[in-house]
Amino acid sequence: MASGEGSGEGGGAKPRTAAPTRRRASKEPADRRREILEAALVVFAEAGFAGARMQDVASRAGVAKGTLYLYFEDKEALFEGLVRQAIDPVLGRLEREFADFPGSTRAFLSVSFAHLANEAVHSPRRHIVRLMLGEGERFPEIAGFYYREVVSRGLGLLRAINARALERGEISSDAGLRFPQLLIAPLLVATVWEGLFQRHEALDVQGMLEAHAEITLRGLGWKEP
Amino acid sequence: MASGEGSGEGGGAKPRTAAPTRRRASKEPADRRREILEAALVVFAEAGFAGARMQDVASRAGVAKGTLYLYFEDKEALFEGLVRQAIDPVLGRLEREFADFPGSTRAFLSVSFAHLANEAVHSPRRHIVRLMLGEGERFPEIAGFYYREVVSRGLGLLRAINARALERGEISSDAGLRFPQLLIAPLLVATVWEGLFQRHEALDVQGMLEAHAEITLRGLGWKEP
Amino acid sequence: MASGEGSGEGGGAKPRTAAPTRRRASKEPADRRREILEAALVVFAEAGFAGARMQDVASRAGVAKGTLYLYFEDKEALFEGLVRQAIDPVLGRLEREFADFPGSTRAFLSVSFAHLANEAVHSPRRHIVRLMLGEGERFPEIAGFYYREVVSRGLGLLRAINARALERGEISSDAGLRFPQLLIAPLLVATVWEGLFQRHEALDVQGMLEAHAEITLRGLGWKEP
Amino acid sequence: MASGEGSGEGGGAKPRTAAPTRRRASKEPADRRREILEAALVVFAEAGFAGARMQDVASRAGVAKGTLYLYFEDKEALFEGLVRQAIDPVLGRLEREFADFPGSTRAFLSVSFAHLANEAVHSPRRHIVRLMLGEGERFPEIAGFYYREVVSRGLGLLRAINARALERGEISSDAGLRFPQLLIAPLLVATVWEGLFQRHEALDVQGMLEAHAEITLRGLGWKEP
DNA sequence: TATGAATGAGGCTTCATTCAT
DNA sequence: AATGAATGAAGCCTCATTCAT
Repeated sequence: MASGEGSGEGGGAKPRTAAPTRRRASKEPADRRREILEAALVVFAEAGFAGARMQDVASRAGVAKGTLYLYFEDKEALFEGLVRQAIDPVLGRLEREFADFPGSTRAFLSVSFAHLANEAVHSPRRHIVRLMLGEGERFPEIAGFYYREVVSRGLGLLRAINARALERGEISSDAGLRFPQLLIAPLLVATVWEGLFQRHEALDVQGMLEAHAEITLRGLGWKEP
Repeated sequence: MASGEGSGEGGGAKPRTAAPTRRRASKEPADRRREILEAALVVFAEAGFAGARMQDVASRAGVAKGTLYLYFEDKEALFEGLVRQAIDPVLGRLEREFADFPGSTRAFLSVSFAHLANEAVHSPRRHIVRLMLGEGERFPEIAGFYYREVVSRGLGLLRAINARALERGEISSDAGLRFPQLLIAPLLVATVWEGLFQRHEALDVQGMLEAHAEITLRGLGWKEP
Repeated sequence: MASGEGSGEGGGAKPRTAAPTRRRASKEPADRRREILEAALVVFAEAGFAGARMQDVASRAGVAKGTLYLYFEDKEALFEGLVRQAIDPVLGRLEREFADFPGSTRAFLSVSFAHLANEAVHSPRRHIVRLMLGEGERFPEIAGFYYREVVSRGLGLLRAINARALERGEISSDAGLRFPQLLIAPLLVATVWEGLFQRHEALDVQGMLEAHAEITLRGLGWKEP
Repeated sequence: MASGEGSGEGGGAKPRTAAPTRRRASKEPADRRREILEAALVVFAEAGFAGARMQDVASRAGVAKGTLYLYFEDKEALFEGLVRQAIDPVLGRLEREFADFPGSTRAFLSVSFAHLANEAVHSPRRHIVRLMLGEGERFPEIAGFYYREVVSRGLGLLRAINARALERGEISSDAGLRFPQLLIAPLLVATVWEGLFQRHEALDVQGMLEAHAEITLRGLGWKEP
């Protein structure tokens, strides 16, 4: 229970002798900012928006509480910054890879899902998804941002995949084109399962996603090109 | 008042304070309890655990703050009571229906998904799912309870459905038996979509679940019996 | 920590089936009142005025919370009643015994101190003294009452004892006449020691009071009559 | 929006609240700590532990409520700090003086009692004694601390005084050696009297302690060396 | 730019008191 | 007369935010 952070009686101990800060390598502001966001990701993910304490973010980032406010207007701006910064990389790469991918749709999906399985279980970004699930409804602006930057782009990519596969005659059903959500739904399950039920029943994410690909491709009328 | 000392003489008397009252139409304790839980569901769903205020729960339930504590030890117990009471009905019905269902697996799934689509979008219980997603990791005990009462039973039912279909020769793949999570994954998406992205892009839940059933059955090697 | 009293979640358990009260032998109101005061003595002594809970007093007295208010205006009146009722007996007896006592002053003191030693350690009234010490300053009215009914009478008795002894030539100093407080001071120590330091160092109250009598009598110039 | 849900759109933003500020002349933490303890002594002495309000301590110390918690874990730690800091000085001085005292035991007692009479009536430390009497039983740890730091040392000093006096042949009885409590008992009375009964009957503390010394020395068989 | 002591609004919880039964 | 569910003021404590250094 004890916050571990607080003063615990001993303020008396001459804080005059302060000053020899831990880190200090004349760091770029941008680095500092990133460190804060990384710390915030962990803390917000662990405790949710309301439950997260600025002090904990600061401690984990190795800065003083006040420093946070030099980089972010307030707690909410920090949350927003958190979501903003953590979403770029994966999708961009997939979009580019898709444009250039020479092989079959099956092969592309196989590669993509392997990527994403890893994201869903190991990447710190997985917390972002859980944060959006838990807090998104209370932050419509951030939810909107997330929709634009991640969801709609992701679904767009999936639609493109389906469209090309249809065009090429690799699949015969347009169900995936109409409901691309069906394709990433299992990833949501995987992301959530880890935190909630892993201790009760382990989930073989890799295996599940392979099964998912298999079922879905066959279900969409896959025909080897 | 004088030197900041206070009363000194007769003031020693009245320590704490009194409390007037307004009475409400008498009601069964069980009703009262249910009202509180209903109010709590709304408030917790809106604000999350840490963000929810007991005062708001009380106001919405039409009782005084203190009354909550006559029915629940503390905020956490209220949250637990919330999850406990809201999970029973649906699953029990499906389990019973499955045991007695005379038609094909396809028909059963069709009926079940219609039920669940409704649950996922319109029932107040849908908030429970979102609460579990957002807060479950911080309440392992409640997550465990939810796993036992809902998740494992639900997956068990799905496994039974798959097993019977295989046995009957309706499907040929055991992928659904091994990863029943794949079958409900779209429901999770539907539940979450409503709160987060509905305003940006409407989702036809009914249509999506039909597409899901179609894809999945075909993908599992469905053969009309 | 758990108050043991509270509702603990379970209000739901049909309190309709209530009614079969524990005690119920059609008791006299005076008895009921006394029971409440006895319970209050214990509870107030244990927790102090502010720390004592009406609920605890009620439980210990075997009545409902509301019943307390049929016998006492409020918490403070209960406290006052407590002090009032618990002080009579001892002093009255000593005063009467003194008037009739045939033996020497030494003998009378010996008997009295034996009485008082018992009071100070075993009687429930000993708590009254501690309550007065701890809370008296905040309840000047009660302190005044206690002064009139106990302190001044007690000191009066001690003065009378000294006066008679001087008159009889049993002692030669009037110090005890001028400061009768000196005679009961050790009793205060004994009363307080029990609760605070007994576990650290046992105190032989009987022995201490005997030593006190011996020293004091000799110190006052005792001469066997 | 719809069915009494609440804000819905932009309201999700501002969760908690902000906080303006007024700054105080900067001060050493140790000073601040001492100020708080001084304020606490007054407030706790007036109201007892349960009755004291942290807000009152803060106001009297000239700081904000929250500041108290920078210096003390919680209310109990503040109480403990209070007792801890207020006990040192007097005893240490007496112990040293005793070791070096050239004169007779009678002379030493005379000096000591004069000191203590002052303490008992005028020093702010007198409140500590009353707090211990009233609340000590509920804080065994603090009572234990008080026993070790004050009571046992004080009694030890008194035993040493008696032992030396016996050895020197100044007194003949070992009663004071066996029950040193008898020697300070009147001080307890003096300390308590002030707060409770002074308004009803003034007590000449100085005179009483002189009488006490006289009686006791004679009672112990004093013989001018 | 960075710090962290200080602030004070606000949350959870307790409990004296009331009053319908 | 007795009950105990209900009330709501008030207390302890937390923590986002500020600002003097």
